Amino acid sequence: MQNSEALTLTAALLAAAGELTQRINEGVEARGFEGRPAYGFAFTRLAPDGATVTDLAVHLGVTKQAASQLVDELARKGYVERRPHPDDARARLVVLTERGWACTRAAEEAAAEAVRAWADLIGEGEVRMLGDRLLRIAPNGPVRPAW
Amino acid sequence: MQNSEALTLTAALLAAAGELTQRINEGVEARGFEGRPAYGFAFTRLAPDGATVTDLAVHLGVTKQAASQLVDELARKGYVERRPHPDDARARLVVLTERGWACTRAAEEAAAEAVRAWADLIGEGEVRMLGDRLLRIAPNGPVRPAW
DNA sequence: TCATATAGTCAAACAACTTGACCAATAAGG
DNA sequence: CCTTATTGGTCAAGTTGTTTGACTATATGA
Repeated sequence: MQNSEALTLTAALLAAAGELTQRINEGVEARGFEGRPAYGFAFTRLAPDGATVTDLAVHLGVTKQAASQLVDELARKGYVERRPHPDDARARLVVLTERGWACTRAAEEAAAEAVRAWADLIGEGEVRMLGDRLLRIAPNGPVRPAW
Repeated sequence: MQNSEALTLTAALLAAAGELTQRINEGVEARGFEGRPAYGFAFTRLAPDGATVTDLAVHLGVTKQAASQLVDELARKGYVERRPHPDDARARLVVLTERGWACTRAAEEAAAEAVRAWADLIGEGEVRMLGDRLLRIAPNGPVRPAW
């Protein structure tokens, strides 16, 4: 493989990821929720049973302070609640509210819609394969801003 | 396709893109250049004939003020030079210096190295196909931070 | 030639993140 | 059990990369 191809691949990855994230965010807002793209990825970690701030920080690839601030924001907007952790009195369990669940569903719908546009371009099977390969490459790496 | 699969795909895309960008940056630094990931993508637009600040802004998906600041930074570190534009007295052509070319080559090497690790995981053919599909999806969309 | 658009920069404001300091609850070792 | 180290979380301050707004200089077009 030529050297410059690798950079082209990276650029394509970033462009695709950026486009998708932006569309999801637009879709979520169109469904009546205000937010930023990070919300959706936070929600996937909070559902179904909640998570601690530290869990969230690892999932998002940021410091726990940053994760804590995000939770503040989500709580202020009514998407999540901090509850005492059943097993550990230091920790607090962050769980989705009813509105948080609704927003999660909206994000999933918006994502499905955006991906459907890709299926129209390269075919559903190809999209599925894309996802499969990507999952094998970066199984559960942190979901964080790309540069 | 199930709704939640689409969010999973997005997360995988982001994780993969993030990992790749980070590795490239580390590789570039290991080769003796200081910088941040955006540099490499700026370079791909500046090579081979240079570009204006506005071109760069479009390529990176940021405002031209942000692009201008990036160019300041790159110039201060000796990677690029601002030269008068041959055809338009308002514009200035940003071109790579010799050191800028060296850094570009380093970025390409680092990228090739990072992608090679992927080829070991899923096979070179699969990686090539991945790149092909992604290019069809997001042909020349802006390369910008993903969330 | 006069209005309008475009290329670029300066400056200030802002958003998301980090680093550092700290407290409370737990876990580990004698 | 005490003591010490570790872990979960927050508060506060600082940093970074970005945007918005204002402005100048050149180009374009009726």
